[in-house]
Amino acid sequence: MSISSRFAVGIHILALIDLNKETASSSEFLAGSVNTNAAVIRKIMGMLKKAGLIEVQPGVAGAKLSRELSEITLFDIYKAVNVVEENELFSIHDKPHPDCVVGKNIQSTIEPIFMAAQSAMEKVFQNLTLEDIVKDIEAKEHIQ
Amino acid sequence: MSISSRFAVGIHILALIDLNKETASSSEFLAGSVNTNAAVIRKIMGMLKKAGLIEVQPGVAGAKLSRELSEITLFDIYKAVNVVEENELFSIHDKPHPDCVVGKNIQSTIEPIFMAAQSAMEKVFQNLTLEDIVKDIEAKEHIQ
DNA sequence: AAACATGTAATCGATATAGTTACAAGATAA
DNA sequence: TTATCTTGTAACTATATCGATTACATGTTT
Repeated sequence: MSISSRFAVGIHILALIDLNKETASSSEFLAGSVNTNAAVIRKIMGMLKKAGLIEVQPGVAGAKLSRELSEITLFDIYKAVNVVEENELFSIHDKPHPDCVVGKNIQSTIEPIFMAAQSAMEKVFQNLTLEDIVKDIEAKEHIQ
Repeated sequence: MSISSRFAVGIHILALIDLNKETASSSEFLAGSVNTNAAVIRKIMGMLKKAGLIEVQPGVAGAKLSRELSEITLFDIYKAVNVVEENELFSIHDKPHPDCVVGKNIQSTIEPIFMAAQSAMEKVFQNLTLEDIVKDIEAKEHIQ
């Protein structure tokens, strides 16, 4: 099991749109950097657009960020690309036997724990923004 | 995307083995409570056995816990049933373009963040034991 | 020997991912 | 207007994983 790379690609795309803001970032250009097909990029861009993170126009090359780098958290991207549903990171088996002490109670016992685990994971993304990503990339560039 | 219910089933099985310890818990019996096929249960029991959490013998009905309830964390079960690989909860796209500022650096920038998110999630399970689960189930029983 | 249990392999349907091709519809420049 | 480029989508493919199911070899007990 593994969470879709759409999330990583989404971060990649947004960071590149910003760092390349003097030029138009077409889906073809972005696809070259990500190393995938332009249609894949357009699908992800559609999700980012729907979430209000970028502005794109049919027929017009390029996309631009809707907000400041510091106003876009990784959690915003995470939600936008729809890689994990709300409170459904972990799946629980269906219809355990209701006449069994464990079967009867296991779901309500486990659910809040799974929710807490998912929340702990998501909190990490809530506390990071695209600005952190871009600054880290820029810092690495200056070293070399 | 969703993490396999093997984890939830593993917790269910272990809790039930404990609460039913005066009787032998065969795979057939456990399957009835979980509401699945006995072969599915046997496969998961094999994983729990390999991880040293239970003792089972070919041909002999029933399984018993290898350790005290309080000595088995949910993280032990999580690792045993192999639902998420080490540092691979999130996947990162392969071979981003090395001549691009973002493509060159994105992987090393994102990786530690993804690892931190996964760790935060797993820490929740490290801090809970089967004893917590069993006590919660018993508490629910006493209310009704 | 008969009955019952575990261990495990093979198969199936369902679902998700990532890639690919194709094309309609919008925008722009000559 | 026409040609060209771009986005937005749909359709199809290969691949992978999950959970269920069947089947059977192997071990245990009476």
